[in-house]
Amino acid sequence: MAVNQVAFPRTDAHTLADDGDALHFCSTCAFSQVCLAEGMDKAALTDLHVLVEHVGPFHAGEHLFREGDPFEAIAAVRAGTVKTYVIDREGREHVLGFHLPGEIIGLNAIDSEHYPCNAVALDTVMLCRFSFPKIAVLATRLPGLQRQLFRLLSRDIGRAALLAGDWSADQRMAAFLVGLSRRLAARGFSPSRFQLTMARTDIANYLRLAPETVSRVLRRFQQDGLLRVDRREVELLDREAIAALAAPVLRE
Amino acid sequence: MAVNQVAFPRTDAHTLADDGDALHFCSTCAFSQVCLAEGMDKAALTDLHVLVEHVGPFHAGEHLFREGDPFEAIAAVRAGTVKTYVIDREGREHVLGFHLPGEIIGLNAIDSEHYPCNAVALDTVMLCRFSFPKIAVLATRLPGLQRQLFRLLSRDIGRAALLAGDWSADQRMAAFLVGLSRRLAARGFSPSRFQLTMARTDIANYLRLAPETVSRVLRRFQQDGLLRVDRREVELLDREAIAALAAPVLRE
DNA sequence: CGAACACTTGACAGCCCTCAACGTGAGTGG
DNA sequence: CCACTCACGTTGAGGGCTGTCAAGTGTTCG
Repeated sequence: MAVNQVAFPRTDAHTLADDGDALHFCSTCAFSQVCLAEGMDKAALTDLHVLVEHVGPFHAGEHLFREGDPFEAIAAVRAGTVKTYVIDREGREHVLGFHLPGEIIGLNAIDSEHYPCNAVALDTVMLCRFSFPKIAVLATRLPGLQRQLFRLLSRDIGRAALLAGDWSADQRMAAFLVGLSRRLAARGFSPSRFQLTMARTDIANYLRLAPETVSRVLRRFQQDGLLRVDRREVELLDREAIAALAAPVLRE
Repeated sequence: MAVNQVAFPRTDAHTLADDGDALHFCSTCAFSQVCLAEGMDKAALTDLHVLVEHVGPFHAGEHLFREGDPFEAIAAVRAGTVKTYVIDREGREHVLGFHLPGEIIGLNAIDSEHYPCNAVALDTVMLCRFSFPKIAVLATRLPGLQRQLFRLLSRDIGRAALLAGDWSADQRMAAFLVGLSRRLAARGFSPSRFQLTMARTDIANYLRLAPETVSRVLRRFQQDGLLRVDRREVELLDREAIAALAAPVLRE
């Protein structure tokens, strides 16, 4: 692998934020807000930490779970990128989402008790796994935890509805880039320069476009000076303009 | 000119399932499963019933809440149909969903503490309202209730992802009709003959199609003998064929 | 009865998908 | 070190689905 060192000095950084330990959560984890809740019972908080099971590493292409597997745990991405997807009967792949460090996977499995999709590592992935039955029990004692779980679930409902609109290819791509940029920035990485961990085909299947369209839109964005793209490396040159394109999609 | 009464005897029935009382939930309500949980604490169950606030009726066109309103309660539809939607900055309406009796609205508001969308009654609507802070507290004492809330939230994530695919107009319309048919059937109404409570424009905005396309697809379905449609009245003649069209969308 | 609205129908165009070919880089084996 | 292979990505040509525009019909309501 060790390539691209010239144009873009490789930063494994953007695949791993700060790391937690036995007593502290990773600060970027979606669960970290639980720790900030006031009046948190020390003993209960320890219980939550004990519940965490660090798993991995998974290597690129390895599956974390597959559609139909019995659901037992949700997981926070600690490092790397996870792609969730389904395959329809015609063999077409539909990408449901990309999950960066600090984000939660498995929330859509709670209802059916089986994972409704596949999850695959796009690069080297580390997870913090939480047994769902156990965390649910704990949530009855920790209102702050229950509240956080409700919020995480509620947030995903709205997120899923965003890309459902009938937006143009340009708008979709812009929204994708802006979303990625912001999520990376929220975790301490550069919002203007980052590496795409997913293939063009993955982006296309996520945005419901043809791979060729993804290619063409990126080329046009580059011609218009909005960004610079070299293989998987992206530098956003005019975030204002890109955000303006994405605005209607993101409801801003 | 009171017409159509002949071809389709009017049934207000499909807007109201069985009605609950102070001690029993409506059997079709999404919360009814809570009652079936084993080992349910009688006193706690009563607490849940006390928490219910019957509100309404709302008349067609009346808003239940608007985008930005402070979020305080989720609600189960007891009678009628509710449309949730947002207006983008260009003035275009995006319909997020239609909610039939027994279904829950407001779950996507938990995260932001403000309703992220508008909700309007399409006909005469009755609601069972549950204060969210109160029901969350109660859920810490009723594991079955907490579990049901988690499941309802999780289910909506998957539901939102369904129509996000790049399906044809025929597939979208078929999936819409099949979904409506099944949801009505689950509540005791005819799965093959029902009344559309929403305008063509609403269906179009929900399916991300032009109203003209909705019209054309319905006409073609009728020509092909799949269904019979007369204004807002629909009779599904070949549910097999329609379901086959909808299958890839519904992942079957 | 008139007006507003919902819905339908037709003509046309545009966006994006499909199909096809080519270019490029990474890994492999000689 | 080089040729080969394969996956990924890019680029071009053409066509189909569906949106847009426009006009017409039917219904409801004042």
